[in-house]
Amino acid sequence: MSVEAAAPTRPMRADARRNYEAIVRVASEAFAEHGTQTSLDDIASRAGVGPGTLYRHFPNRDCLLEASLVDSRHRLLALGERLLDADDADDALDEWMFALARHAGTWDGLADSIAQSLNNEKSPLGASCGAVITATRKLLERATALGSVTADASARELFIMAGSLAWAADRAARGEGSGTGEDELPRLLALLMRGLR
Amino acid sequence: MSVEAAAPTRPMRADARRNYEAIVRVASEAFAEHGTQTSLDDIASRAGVGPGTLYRHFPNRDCLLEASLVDSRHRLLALGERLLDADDADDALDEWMFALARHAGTWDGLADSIAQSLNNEKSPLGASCGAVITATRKLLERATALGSVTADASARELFIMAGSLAWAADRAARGEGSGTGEDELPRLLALLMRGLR
DNA sequence: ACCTGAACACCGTTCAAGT
DNA sequence: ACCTGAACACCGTTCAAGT
Repeated sequence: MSVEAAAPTRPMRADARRNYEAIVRVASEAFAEHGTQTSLDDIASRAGVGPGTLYRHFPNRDCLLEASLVDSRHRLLALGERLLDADDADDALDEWMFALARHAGTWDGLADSIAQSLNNEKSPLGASCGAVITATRKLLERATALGSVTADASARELFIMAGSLAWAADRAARGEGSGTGEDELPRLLALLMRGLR
Repeated sequence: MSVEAAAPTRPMRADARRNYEAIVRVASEAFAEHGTQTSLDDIASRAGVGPGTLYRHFPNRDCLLEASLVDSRHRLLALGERLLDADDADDALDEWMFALARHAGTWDGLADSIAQSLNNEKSPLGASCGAVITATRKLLERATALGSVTADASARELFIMAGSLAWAADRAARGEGSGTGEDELPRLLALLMRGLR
């Protein structure tokens, strides 16, 4: 199917693998702490490697984001599989959209990074979203077949809207009053799903 | 009302005013071309001033964004006044939300800059949003009194959601297929308003 | 009072030199 | 094959020196 030959990827050298994993681990912490725009230089030094090593493994920021998200996306897709077997297709779609928004809201700025990457042919982050959008389409079609979802919206739009809601909930939650901002994602999502039906 | 004494702002020196205006004019072009994260250094040189002059007039990026938006916001608020006199409070709210989203979508990244500034006490951009949120509240209350808007959402949330939709429409429009991405804002907004009712 | 531009700290990215 | 860290270009921000 693919044009490029399947690279006979030999196992990584032990020190290379050690560095790779250290970088991903540190990156996840840094993204969680300072958002997706945190300094790559800083990640490299915190991982105990030179900037060149980071760039050798991850040619750009999107590659590092992608690598740091594989586990989370794997869990997300597994949930999608399970939801396809759920009795209530409506509830399943709700739950999926919620999980999708949570995924996009993992780190500050992630929803933006993902949405930007969607239009970028070169980005591995954007490419990896394909499977997630496909899962969204299946769940959407099941709910549409039930007749409860009437508004026409594509799976790609739902995917973007999930990110948009994560974005909005994050912004709405901060500095609301004196207290800690509450989680508004469920309410905003309910608003959207009401509009779909 | 305000604690700080009203500064007896004397008129600007002619050359200072000339520079101020040149910077704002160039900034608007640059923001339109490269988004709100464009280089301030570049704006300064394009305006024919040193970086120090730009920072003297606009201590940070938000100040420059704010100055570049005053005209647009003035027009927006004028529309808000007119809509308060409209016959149909529902239509008025729709039209307001559309204008709000368009405003937030003026430049790439503006919705994000605005939302970030909302939680930042120091930002003049965030401060200036107060009047817009107040206008949103009045229009929302009018529509709520009519009984058509049932979901409870605060004016602040609607303000953020307008930005969120501008964000989503912008991301959804790009690179959709081969053709030029179409404007999805009206549809996404209709979805939200349906959910509110 | 205002402007200028050198200067500083920082960041992304590359690459020649090492092992 | 992989790593290192110096090096480059760039950007935001400050400030001493000018007018």
